[in-house]
Amino acid sequence: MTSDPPTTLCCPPLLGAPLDEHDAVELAGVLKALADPVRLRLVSMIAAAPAGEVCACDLATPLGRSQPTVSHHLSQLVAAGILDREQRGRWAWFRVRPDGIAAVRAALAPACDSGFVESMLTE
Amino acid sequence: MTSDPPTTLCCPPLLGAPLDEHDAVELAGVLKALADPVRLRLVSMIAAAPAGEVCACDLATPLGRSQPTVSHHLSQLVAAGILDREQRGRWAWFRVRPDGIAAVRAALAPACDSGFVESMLTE
DNA sequence: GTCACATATTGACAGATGTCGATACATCTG
DNA sequence: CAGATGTATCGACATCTGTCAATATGTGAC
Repeated sequence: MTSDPPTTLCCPPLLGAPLDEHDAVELAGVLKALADPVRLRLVSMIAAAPAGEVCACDLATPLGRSQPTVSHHLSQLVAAGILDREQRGRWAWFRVRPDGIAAVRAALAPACDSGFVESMLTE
Repeated sequence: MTSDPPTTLCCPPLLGAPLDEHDAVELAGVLKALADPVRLRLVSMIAAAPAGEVCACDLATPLGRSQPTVSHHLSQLVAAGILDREQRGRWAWFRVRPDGIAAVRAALAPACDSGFVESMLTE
């Protein structure tokens, strides 16, 4: 579960048509990954970093959490397709996956503007 | 907790600047309210309804959950500012709050397009 | 190979969460 | 008023989740 292959992200339309059980579980999974203060701060710290990427070694201290805890949260974000992980020597670097958050926003879109996801991905 | 006054919604920018603890907790709260399959289906069912509103009495059966469970989830969605509740006689009607989901989308926006929230609220 | 160090995994635990049956509350009807 | 009915609350329970200390794994340096 920790190292799921970065699956293609789901984006069932939340508004406009009733979600079936399967789509609801899928979307809830991604939202669950975001619905934690520590993970939100991780994402925002990485997104705001100068080069768009951060070494895991720089994350635990400013968050005030233990190294295993941060590692655990990072794994969840990667599994949910929100972060990308790259091993460089003994350091692990993380960056925000461009299509990750966009897919969530698309799922939460006001019903009619589908197709804007592609524009997001090709930006 | 069940009947919080529909608070003004938060929308700290997730990308672009590191969230502080407070903003992260606030945003995580709204996301948590959405991060459940049953609640997502509730929102989508209400949003997709012909008149944009649904009686609570029509929700339990199609979801396959008990009446108390559905009532509990509806309360959470109202408390999070995602749904509006209106009592009509002995029936409770729910509709999706227009600024609710929009605020979440705004918080997840690609950093630079703030200010579009107002256009959403004044629509 | 051996050591140092960055990260992941394990085990354990407290607290939160989803669920339902039973029950209380509120509102309409007669 | 009493009865019926829609909804909320309560109590209980199993499961999930966030957390850390301890330990394992992996990687570069010597």
